[in-house]
Amino acid sequence: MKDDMKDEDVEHVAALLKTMSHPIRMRILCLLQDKELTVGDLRSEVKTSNANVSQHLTILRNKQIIASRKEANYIYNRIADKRILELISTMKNLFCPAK
Amino acid sequence: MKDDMKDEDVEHVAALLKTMSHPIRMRILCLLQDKELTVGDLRSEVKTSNANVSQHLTILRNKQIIASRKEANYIYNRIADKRILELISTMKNLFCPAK
DNA sequence: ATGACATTAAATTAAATACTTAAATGCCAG
DNA sequence: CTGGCATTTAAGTATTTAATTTAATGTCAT
Repeated sequence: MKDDMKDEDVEHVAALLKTMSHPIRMRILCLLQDKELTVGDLRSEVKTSNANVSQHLTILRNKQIIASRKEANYIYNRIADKRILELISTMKNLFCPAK
Repeated sequence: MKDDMKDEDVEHVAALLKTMSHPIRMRILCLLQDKELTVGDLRSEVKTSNANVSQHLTILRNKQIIASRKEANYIYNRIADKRILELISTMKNLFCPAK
């Protein structure tokens, strides 16, 4: 019996994946892998509006996937959970072999 | 520069996560980790209708996440991609520590 | 062929998501 | 305190997704 994941865990993991499963959010998370970035920084890497980037960051922040730090009139965003870094790293290894 | 994931890869991974991000589909994948199961088998583990389980299996099959084998009047489903197994395993380790 | 069971398909309804635009907030410099 | 920049919020619309119900398909056993 290897399937020992509780209903609660299944729900939690599914919700996490759902939050990560949007291309823009996925891209944002990749960009945040090794540094802090502002909305403006991200905006220049992701083809959409500032408002839209901000909305996606809010979604990620609400799920505790990222955290933010305010400095002057910039807000720096970073990945808040090391497990997310591991997960992204694993997915890169599995699905982006020829990098 | 560590962010070397191409747009195409981001799209692909996001789509994969999206497909896996439904609680019922996540549960199904966990149940299929080490064995083949039919719609009926799965139905008894997941609280929903046969038709609904079948629909979720179709979604997973269309994305090549699972494959099916017909024998008599049963259809046995299994995980088609070893990378999915690795991914599930990683997520279990990361997010279900107290198992 | 007929009946029973497993699975799929179609259609409907309800609900959640995403993006755009425009207005609002917060902060600093001068 | 006023103007400008960075960011967030709100409103509105369009799209996607999910579940239920019901009908259809296919296969085996008799």
